[in-house]
Amino acid sequence: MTTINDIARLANVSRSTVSRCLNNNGYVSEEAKERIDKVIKETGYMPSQSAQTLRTKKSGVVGVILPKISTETASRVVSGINAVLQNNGFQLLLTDTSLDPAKEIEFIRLLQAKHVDGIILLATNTEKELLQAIEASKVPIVALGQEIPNIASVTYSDYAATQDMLAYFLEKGHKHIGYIGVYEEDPAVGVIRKQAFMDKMKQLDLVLKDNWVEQGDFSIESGYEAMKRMVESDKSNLPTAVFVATDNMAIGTMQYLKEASYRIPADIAVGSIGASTLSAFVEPTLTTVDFLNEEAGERVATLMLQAFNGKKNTEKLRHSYRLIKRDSV
Amino acid sequence: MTTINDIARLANVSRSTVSRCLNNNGYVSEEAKERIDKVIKETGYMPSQSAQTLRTKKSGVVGVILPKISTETASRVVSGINAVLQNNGFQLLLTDTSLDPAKEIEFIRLLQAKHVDGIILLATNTEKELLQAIEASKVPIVALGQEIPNIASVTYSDYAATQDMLAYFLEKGHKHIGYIGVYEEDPAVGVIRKQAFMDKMKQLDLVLKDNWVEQGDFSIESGYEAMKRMVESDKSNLPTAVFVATDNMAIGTMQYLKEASYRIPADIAVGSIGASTLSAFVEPTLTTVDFLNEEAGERVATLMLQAFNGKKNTEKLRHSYRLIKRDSV
DNA sequence: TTCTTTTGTGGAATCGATACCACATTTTAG
DNA sequence: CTAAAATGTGGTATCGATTCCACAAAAGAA
Repeated sequence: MTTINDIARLANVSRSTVSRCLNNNGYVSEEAKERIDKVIKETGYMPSQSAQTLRTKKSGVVGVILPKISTETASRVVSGINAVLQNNGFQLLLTDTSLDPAKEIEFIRLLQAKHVDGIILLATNTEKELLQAIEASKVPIVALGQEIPNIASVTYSDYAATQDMLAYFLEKGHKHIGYIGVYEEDPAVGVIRKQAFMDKMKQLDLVLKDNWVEQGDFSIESGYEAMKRMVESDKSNLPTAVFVATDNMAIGTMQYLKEASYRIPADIAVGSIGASTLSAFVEPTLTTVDFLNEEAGERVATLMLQAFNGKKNTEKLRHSYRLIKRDSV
Repeated sequence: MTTINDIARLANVSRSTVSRCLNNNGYVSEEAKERIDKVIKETGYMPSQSAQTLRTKKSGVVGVILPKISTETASRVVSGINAVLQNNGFQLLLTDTSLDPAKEIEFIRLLQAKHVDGIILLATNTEKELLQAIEASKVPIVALGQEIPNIASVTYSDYAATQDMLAYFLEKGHKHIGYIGVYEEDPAVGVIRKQAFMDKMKQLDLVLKDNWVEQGDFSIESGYEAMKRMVESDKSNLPTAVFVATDNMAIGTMQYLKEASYRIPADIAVGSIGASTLSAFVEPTLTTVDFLNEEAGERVATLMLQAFNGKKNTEKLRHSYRLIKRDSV
């Protein structure tokens, strides 16, 4: 590997001059500059990032902590983040926690040892240990999807979107509405969406039978099973619509309903959140909410850049959304 | 940030001893070890990766060059790669070329400046400049999806899979078969799949009208347009089946056919390659080939690990596949 | 007992960059 | 015409680790 010393020697200047030329700060004469540029071109020299990082404490790398790397949401978000950061000369270091909260903490520390300039966290919980690890971090951390005390974040409009969907159900004449959600360790998806649902139901004074509320684990199968449990618990007394917390579970829900010969939406309508590609192609097409993940990714990335520019902020941005009305409601 | 010097001072030993203890090589007494471990635990010290990298030339990071970060294939592959490498203590540095061949080359050089230990390349072409950049690389490079001279790779079974699909068409009684492919800069998808198709057609002595061959650009829309062109060019003389090079284009193809009131597969059957999630949910469900991307990712990652262990190999692995017979044929 | 060998430790060089400082030379100002 | 400011360059310390070498003390062998 050619180093800055080789360049200095070949161009007949000191290492300092090469460095000044590279970073164009300080004075460098035209002749020197030309000689150096020529040598650099010839040798294909690129400065060693690790040496630069060691010296300057800047690596040009941003760490991203994802709950699961191979989901549509993750890849959209990453794409948005990458679009912004790559343009600003940053690379992404991806880590996948496989939904293991302990790993979130581990990675926060590991990424710091790697001297990332910042961390973008797609958290799935807000446990105390996590908050401590964040607090202790030497590099800026921004969050996407969950609101976390003292740090800047972009969050989705879980509350508003859920209520909008309910309003839309009502508009379509539904008064008996069921709910399929996820576990409550996940504040955004598990807690807020459910809260929004419950609040709205109470506000509208609608009945909600106990067996109209079910829970899954994000997977298509779990949506299938949840709906099955709901139907089998009391066939004579079913809701005319079901709000499902995620697209995938909604697709499972629809699978079961079709198998059990319920017509969608005539017998039971289904609405959810996610706007997965799939949602546009299932039969019937799924009414859902687009959280504009890619845009949201761009937005956290922008927040990250702002943090780099010294702006100490703990801004909490709520990202917009779009209700996509299709055939399932 | 606490450094190795702080640890040395607090534990009352020299920096060398701490280092030896950390890497457990050389002699360290039990007492010293205990004191050091205690101090490390208390301070939460982690060695600076950039200093280590600078000194040892090993970064624990593997670069991945992707044509496009937010595709289902990419995320499956990355997930497979990550599963293997993360377990072996490596992190992934992702780059997205946005299908720009110049960026592939740029990233190969950039990643080296970042001192990645190796590069996994999902190439979209095999142009001379790219091969030169690979040749010039100081770190091991392995490829996925394209066969590249002198380097180890995992490639998909494009040829065999295409011919298998044709055989299946025949089995179902189709003799008039059309083809929708992509541009030929892409050796794997553009050239080999087409070659396999043409070879088999010739071998079976089947007629192939000029207007039965069309081209798209991987997108759903381009599949729609390609099929439209085929149909409109000569409605009275259409194939009874179409092989489409990718799932997405096949889905576009089916969209057009349905709009134009052709029944699938009764009037025209459709088969493709990709096994996207979508393919299982469209109406009718799409007959396709599963290239087992995640497994393939694990496999290149393993190849990468072997390269780290000094095994100089240029093995060319062909990954297996599965024909998924569904309703569109 | 004396001579090797093993065990344990610290000093110093090194990796490849940056940045501060000192110094020389040129340019500009008063 | 001299003082001050601007320009250009090299020397050297430094970032935080690893690693080789020298050396001392303890253990084992002769």
